Amino acid sequence: MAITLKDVAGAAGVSRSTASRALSGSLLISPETRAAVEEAAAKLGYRPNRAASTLRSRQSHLIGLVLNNLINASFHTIAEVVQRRAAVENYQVMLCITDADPRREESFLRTLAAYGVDGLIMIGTGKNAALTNALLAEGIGMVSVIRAAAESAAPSVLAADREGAHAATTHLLDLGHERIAFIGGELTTNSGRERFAGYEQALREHGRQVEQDLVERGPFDPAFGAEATTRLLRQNPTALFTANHEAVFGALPTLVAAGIDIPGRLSLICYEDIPWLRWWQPAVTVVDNGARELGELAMDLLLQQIEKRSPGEHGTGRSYRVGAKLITRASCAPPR
Amino acid sequence: MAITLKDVAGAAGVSRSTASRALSGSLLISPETRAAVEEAAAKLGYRPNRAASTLRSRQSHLIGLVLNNLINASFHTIAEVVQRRAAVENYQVMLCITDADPRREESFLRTLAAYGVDGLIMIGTGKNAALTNALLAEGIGMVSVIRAAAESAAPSVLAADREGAHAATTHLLDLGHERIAFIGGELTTNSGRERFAGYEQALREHGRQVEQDLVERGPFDPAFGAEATTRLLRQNPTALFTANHEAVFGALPTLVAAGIDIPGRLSLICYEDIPWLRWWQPAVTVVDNGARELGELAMDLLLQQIEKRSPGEHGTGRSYRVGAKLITRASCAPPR
DNA sequence: CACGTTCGTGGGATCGATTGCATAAGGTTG
DNA sequence: CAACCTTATGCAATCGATCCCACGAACGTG
Repeated sequence: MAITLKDVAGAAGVSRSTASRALSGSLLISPETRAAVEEAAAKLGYRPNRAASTLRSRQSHLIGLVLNNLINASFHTIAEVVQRRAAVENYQVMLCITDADPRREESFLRTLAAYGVDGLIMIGTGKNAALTNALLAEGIGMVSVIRAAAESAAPSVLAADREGAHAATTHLLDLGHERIAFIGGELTTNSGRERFAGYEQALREHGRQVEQDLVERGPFDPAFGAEATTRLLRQNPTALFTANHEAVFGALPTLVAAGIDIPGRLSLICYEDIPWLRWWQPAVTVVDNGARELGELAMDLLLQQIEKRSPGEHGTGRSYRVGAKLITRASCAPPR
Repeated sequence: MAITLKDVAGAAGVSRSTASRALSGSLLISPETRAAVEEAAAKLGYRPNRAASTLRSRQSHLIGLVLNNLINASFHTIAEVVQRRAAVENYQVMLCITDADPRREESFLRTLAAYGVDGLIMIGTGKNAALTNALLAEGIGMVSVIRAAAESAAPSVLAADREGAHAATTHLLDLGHERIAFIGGELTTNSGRERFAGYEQALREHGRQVEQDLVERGPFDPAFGAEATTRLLRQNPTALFTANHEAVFGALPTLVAAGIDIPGRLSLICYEDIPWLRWWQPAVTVVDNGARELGELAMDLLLQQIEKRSPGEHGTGRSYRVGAKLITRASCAPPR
């Protein structure tokens, strides 16, 4: 039915082997033969059959992308970056959405292996370390992003949550704030723990301690953000640092409804640089966790593994950090 | 290296053909043999080689998803829905981001065909109709979403932009508004044209006409939204309908900065139900373009094509509309 | 000029699962 | 019991690209 390499070879008057070599850019081909084959391929509209190529060469030029969802801004940003970079490097991306369910994740991992992916980028649950290590041993490249299981042998690219929270808190302290309220995630989550640690550390470095009345921790959920903000406002903070991304959706409207002047009465910093916060009135100072760079670096590491570009440079199991950046806008000022 | 069907067959004491049939659920297999093969496969940790299977059977169980980007809420919502549905049906999704560039789109289409995708879902540029029709003719399933080229033979699933804008405008008119400002996209875009048509039609049905001073059209971009809002406020509208999604990011902060009471002095409706608008203060009435349903319906149609579930029911080239829903919240009230 | 070397090409096996055809075993029926 | 059908299984070809091996030609070089 479709045009195969055999047809191209026939049209160019060469053997299949020669045609294959001509199209794959082998050096052992005379320029004239190559030109003839390329012309024939173009004229016939030849499209190589990836399944056949994968079967024989054991290279699929596919990479798997495993993540929780695409609604979260960090996740879809990473997905975009990964896909774009993959396309440039002539790889295709198989998208897998796990909802952070280890069983779904396991199923995807097996399927991806069945498709012969050359590598995979995982925002993983950390619950399938045995399987991921087995896949690594089979020669499948792998990079963990944002979350990394200690038992995993894959290199990881992590966000600098602690540093980001530290920078935000320090910024507020340097402005002279003493009562800095904090809304974060539960300590059972990685980011919840790390961001709180950064907050705490910054306070300690300024000779202060965490006041429990100024700290709210809860689910990643706007409703919690609204309640937490209401409670915190009673403690008369001069600054608020919302380190729980989803809670921001609840916190901001609550501040507006309460008629709080920002930054006059309250300075505000949020985590994650999403478009809304830039366009809010006043524009909100944020900590950018560097989703784009996380994606870029992950792809760099993966391509290095797959194509063995610089085998020794990045050891297996190494852990990289992408710096968080404080983006100062109009929502912070010295306390009155 | 890896475990192949041959190994499974050997372990179960049957031939490769039998093993294949047992695992693929053929009926011509005795229950005992099937059990033996399945046990052997499980014990050995057999993982079928999809490349080999695709090559021989011409079924890849892959579908391509071609879209502009993942930042836009409608797009990443559709991507999520499509992937989830695909996973349930045992298909994998290859993600392709085009930035609405026809050349990139063409390249992806060829690549997807090379991988032997069973079907594809396109939020397309409309500039590659010849190629997409050729792929359709080759037996690749296809559904256009949101945008459909007239020359394309693929069925399409479109958003009801006109109806959505009509519903929003009618809602404002029914509340008694007479000066309803409109911010939309350029008339060269499909959604820009359709939404304006809905606005115009609703006005006409209420015996009114479009007043050019109350209409702003421009790029999908927050900066434009801010300028447009500033200009429109000088016309003393009692309601504002922002039908240009990206412009909303600029329009809302401008309203806040101007100290406009919503809905006291100005009623507000925005297009697209993104989380922020639900949590804004006051919660914003929106038109939901039904991204989830667009994705669901597209997958239904695609799977029907691929698996010929009900061959005649959905004719090729047919066009479906997903209804837009007005979600009323707190941002609209009768004019003073 | 005989011999080694390099370069370009072709032949044919191969990757692993599927599938049309052949066949054997068991069951039914006139 | 012979003829026939059904059911379960095996054999071997096949999908299309890749790549090892071998071969011939061209080209020095001692």
